[in-house]
Amino acid sequence: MAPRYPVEDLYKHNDYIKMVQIKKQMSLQQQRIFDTVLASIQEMKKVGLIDEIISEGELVLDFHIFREQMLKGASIKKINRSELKKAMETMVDIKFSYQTDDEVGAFVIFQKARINFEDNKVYLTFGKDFRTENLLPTANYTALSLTYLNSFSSQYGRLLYQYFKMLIGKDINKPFRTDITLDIDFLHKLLGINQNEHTNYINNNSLFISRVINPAILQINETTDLVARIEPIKRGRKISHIQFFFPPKDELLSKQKEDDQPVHPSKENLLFVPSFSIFKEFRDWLLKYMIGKQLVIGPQGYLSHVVISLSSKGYLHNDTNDTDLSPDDAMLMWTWLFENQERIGQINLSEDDIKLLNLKNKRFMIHDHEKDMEEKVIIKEVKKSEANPQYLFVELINDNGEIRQIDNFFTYNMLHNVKEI
DNA sequence: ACCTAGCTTGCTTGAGAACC
DNA sequence: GGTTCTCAAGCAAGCTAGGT
Repeated sequence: MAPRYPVEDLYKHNDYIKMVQIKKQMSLQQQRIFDTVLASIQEMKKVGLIDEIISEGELVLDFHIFREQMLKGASIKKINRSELKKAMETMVDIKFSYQTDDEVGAFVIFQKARINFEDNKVYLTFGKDFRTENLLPTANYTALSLTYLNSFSSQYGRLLYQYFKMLIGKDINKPFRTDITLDIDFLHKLLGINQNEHTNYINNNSLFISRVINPAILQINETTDLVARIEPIKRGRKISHIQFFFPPKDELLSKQKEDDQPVHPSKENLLFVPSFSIFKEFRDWLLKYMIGKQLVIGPQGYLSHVVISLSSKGYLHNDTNDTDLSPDDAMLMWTWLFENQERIGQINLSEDDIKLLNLKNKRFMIHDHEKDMEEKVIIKEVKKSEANPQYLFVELINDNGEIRQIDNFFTYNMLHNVKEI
């Protein structure tokens, strides 16, 4: 039996270089949209939609996933129709030209690209000559990180970063490797440098390093999760190899550890929001100071990861599905925001925190044993009981303004399931 | 000690991205 | 839609250190 890993490793590199040859001919925008396609494929694989991807030379992507990937790390926060149209145009503009001893030529990669808003799918028809296996195996191994990729302005930075990520593998906490020594010839191939187009870089290794490698490393350090550096290795007076080091940034690793635990907002992190008793003043204040900012996460009636922001036009905006709230929903949301002013600006709440906070201001009937009668109460305060985190500490207020504190009795489910009146 | 391949630096230009 | 900015790349003169 043939040794498995070295062979795969070789394919991996060969495929990568093939891919680079293609990418190198693209403009930055084309690279971005092409990577979006790859990232969408990966994401669909991750969520188990892979079987539907390819049919008869056509790639079918989920539009929501595609749009989500497009937005990752991009400066824009919202994608409108004209941008989607531009993306489709960019896609069919991607060409690959080649040159052999016998001939020169060019072909398109995508012959047709369209988004159907009825079935929410992106249909990409491959050009006749494009071999999809050049594209699709990549989805298996290259852990694309569009968040960082889209912030690159340098094409060499993009390419080198993707190569590092390929070597690191899926889990940045358990990198497969974080250094490698490459000879200059291989680097030329890796970055798509060739004799015809880049005579200077082929003939002058130092120029190649100072104009290609160094700026790329600089940008990787500036924008990504890696801290990269190089060590040129000389043979005689000529630089023959470059040693690369690319461990993950420390703060990223420690941040990852923190992420495992629920995040509790600290006072320092919260922005100051004065409290208002008049709705109009409240609304005016938000419109004056919070335009374009995130307002709340997981408000009542929404999933706990949904972030509501205030758009530049002053509309309430659901960042998760990227739509403005309908007038009816917006009305409800404004009311809710007014009643829950302390939630504004608290974006780093954990799911647990949100669930508890969303119980606040809930009205329900409670049976008063002393008076032996049903009474209407509103939840004013709710937090985990200090004695026993399974239970809650709850502060209730009735119509007469009487406050009652109940500790160690209610559970989250009890309060959640009780019928609102 | 001298020569020169390879390194370094500065200036320039065009393309295309970003900005207003 | 026009202007400004940035990136990639060319050209060339001067320098340096490894080779002879």
